[in-house]
Amino acid sequence: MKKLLLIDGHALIFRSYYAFLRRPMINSKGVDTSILFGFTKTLIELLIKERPTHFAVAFDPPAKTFRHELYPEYKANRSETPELIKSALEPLIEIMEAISVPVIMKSGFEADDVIGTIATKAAKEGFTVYMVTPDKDFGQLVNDNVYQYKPGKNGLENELLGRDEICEAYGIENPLQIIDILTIWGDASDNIPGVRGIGEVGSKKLIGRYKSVDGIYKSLDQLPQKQREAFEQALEYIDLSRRLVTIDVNVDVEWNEESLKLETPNFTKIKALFSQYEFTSLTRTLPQLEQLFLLSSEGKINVSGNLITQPESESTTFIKTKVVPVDELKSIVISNGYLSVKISSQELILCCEDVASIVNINSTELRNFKEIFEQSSMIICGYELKTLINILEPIGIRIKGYLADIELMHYLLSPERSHKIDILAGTYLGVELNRAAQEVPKDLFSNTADDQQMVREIQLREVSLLFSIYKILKQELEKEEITSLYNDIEMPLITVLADMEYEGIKIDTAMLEEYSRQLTLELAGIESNIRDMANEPTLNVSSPKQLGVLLYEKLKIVKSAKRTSKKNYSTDEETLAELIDAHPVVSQILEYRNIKKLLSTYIDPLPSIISPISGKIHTTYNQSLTSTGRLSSVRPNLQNIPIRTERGREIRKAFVPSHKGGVIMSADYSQIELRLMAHMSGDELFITAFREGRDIHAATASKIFGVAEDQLTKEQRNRAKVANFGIIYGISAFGLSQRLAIPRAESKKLIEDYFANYPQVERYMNQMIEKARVDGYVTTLYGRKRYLPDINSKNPVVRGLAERNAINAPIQGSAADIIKVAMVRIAKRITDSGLKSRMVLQVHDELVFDAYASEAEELKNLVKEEMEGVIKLDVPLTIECQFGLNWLEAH
DNA sequence: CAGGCCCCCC
DNA sequence: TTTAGAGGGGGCCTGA
Repeated sequence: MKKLLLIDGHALIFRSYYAFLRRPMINSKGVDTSILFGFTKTLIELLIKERPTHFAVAFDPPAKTFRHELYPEYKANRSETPELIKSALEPLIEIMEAISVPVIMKSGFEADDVIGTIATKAAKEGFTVYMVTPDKDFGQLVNDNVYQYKPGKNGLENELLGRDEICEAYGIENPLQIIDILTIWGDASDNIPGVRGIGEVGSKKLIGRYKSVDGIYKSLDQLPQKQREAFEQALEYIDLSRRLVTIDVNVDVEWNEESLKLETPNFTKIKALFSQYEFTSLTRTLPQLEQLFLLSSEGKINVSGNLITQPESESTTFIKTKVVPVDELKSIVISNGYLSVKISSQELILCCEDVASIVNINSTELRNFKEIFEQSSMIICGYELKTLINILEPIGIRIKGYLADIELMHYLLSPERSHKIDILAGTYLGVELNRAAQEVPKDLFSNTADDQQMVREIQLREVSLLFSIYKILKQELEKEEITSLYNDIEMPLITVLADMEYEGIKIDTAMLEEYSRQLTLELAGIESNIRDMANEPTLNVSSPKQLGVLLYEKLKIVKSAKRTSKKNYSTDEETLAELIDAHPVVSQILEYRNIKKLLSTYIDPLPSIISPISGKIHTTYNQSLTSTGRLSSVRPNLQNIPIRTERGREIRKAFVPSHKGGVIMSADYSQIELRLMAHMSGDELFITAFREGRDIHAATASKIFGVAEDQLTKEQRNRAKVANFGIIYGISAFGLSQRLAIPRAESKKLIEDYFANYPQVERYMNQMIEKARVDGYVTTLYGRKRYLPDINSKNPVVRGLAERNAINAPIQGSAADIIKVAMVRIAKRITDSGLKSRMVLQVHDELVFDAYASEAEELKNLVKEEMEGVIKLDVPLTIECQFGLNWLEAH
């Protein structure tokens, strides 16, 4: 069967552009590859899925003004094509050439006309035609062999639309009526000033009623006045608009079946390009594509055991790392002064220069390296060294050497990019490590000797590169003047965090189990209530999808339902809270959600994650993840244990001292981010308020509302508080009005009054944005950088986000720096003074200690001294410190 | 298994 | 493309 796949290139480019608008893909070279990736992914997926015999992609001609040339009366000034889209075109064509896809670009014709013509001709020749185009274009192709892919958010959904489906979707009888709908709604409506407001739904309704645009004009007197006026005004443009949206299926393109035939792609070239753009996930799909062509191209690609044995041009030759006995390695390590380490499941691969040893984690051999790890001049080079520390500590090895953690170093250089070894090897050494990885069969656990050998070689290759990468990163840190950020803060923190993870925190299991029983009962009651009210005995209350259908379709509790970004019904707390009076089931749903969250996220998982060895919970901190410099915590996340609500707060009672008679101590910075804002902006009023130890939100309220502090209402103080936080996050009138549930104008006034009283704050915010524009990044007090490439984006949404980041990152990041310094110093003081109390948790501005009562005073003084004394600011840094028998009491 | 959604923290 | 619109995180659940 002959199968033709046709793509409207510009439509697909735009779809890829929008799909990645919020989370663009930036590769390690800082290039935005969103469009390239989205486009290429769709191409490959379609090839694999549909296995077309023929294929073509059409693009509009490059000139952006071509429409004006084609249609003299065309006046619309469409928004300019984003730079990103323009710059994507050339590399795209290169990729398509590698895949051997014919590209058609015909001067004087739009891509959809070209495609429409080819589709029509192909259908006549007995082809089945699948098309990727905007759906509105397609009803016009009146042929049963033509199908269109239904566009999804991130690509193409499985559904294929034929003629009938299109009619159904538009509620029309004849697909040609689409032209009429588009005439008053589609892109061309840019050109019809009067009708723009009617929109797609309006045009569907009108066409449904009057059958055609002509029908509407014949019945103008039946229309409401506004619409009638719009149509009268639009009359002179209607003809042009119709021509613009009509697909011309008689374009003068040559129909040559042979030229559209799909050739064997140049896989070597594709791989090189994918590697260049860092499309690792796409590379993994290539073997499937190769299989497809294997059938038709004899012997060209030889697949055996999934490995491609076709010779590749090897750009870099490797010195093979030799595996040697540990003693041999040791002497080389000692004479070179460094040791590279790779941690894999149960073993360490230790390496220096061109030799390596493989040591089981539980073996005595590892202990042989004690003297090396504990030599203070030794450089220990590797990845995720915190894991290494956690392996070595239990067997009595304490690293004293220099920790050259490549992941962490690169994080400081570029917090938002990937720190994966293959990417770094490519960026800094020009070595294509991942090519080797591609050659590994998918199933890494397959047991053939060959596979194991291959895996081993990749690991050896990797570990042998670590030290070279380190040397480059070291220079880079020096160049960026953040060596001290690494040496004095992040590096010592590795050990501190490892110790905190290893120490863990004790959990009162019995208390949690009792609480679980109680809440589970309560939950079951609420669940059956909801099911009764809904009259749906099998309703899954945890399914937002089912809830949406229930609330908005069955109970119809509101006229127009709010939707999520994926166009589903929204059932989030905020939405439901507004509907609480609409139906009694709503409050029950909220109650259900509340309890379910506590049970499934905290209460039930916590006991199960207790280590059988220590009887405690050991979280894992990620030190190289957030873009601002904060830590994050996983398995479990101990940085989001509830505190605000009464029911949630109970959970904190389960966090208890690890020994009898002990206490939990919690120390948290008071208003650290606002203090930093005061300091960094240098705003005198702000600084004075903090120096005088005033209630900062009340002080703010007093200023912006012009009321004495003791005359303030609660509401006024709260508004000031929300405004203060808004300032830190990079405020917008819209956001503030939402937060405070006040009209936009009022929030705008609030912001104006705010800046009138704190002019330096406003100046600071503008300075940060300006710095980001000029330098491309902003920095914290300790020099940590955040790059903001989107700061000059033409897309106002994207740019706005970058601007808010420019304001927030220095503040949030400086706060993160400060507490990190405090942690390093506190850990040292605790060790030096021989205290038995331990620092166990960090929650961004709070430190939690598992303390001995006898040490409480000393610990408190020490912690206070270090936390408050980290840095001298124009405002005092103060902490609040409390003790308790559990974390709740201590807070 | 990933993506969508939701909600907990600072 | 037609929503969301204050910063930074993580985890559960559904539905394929």
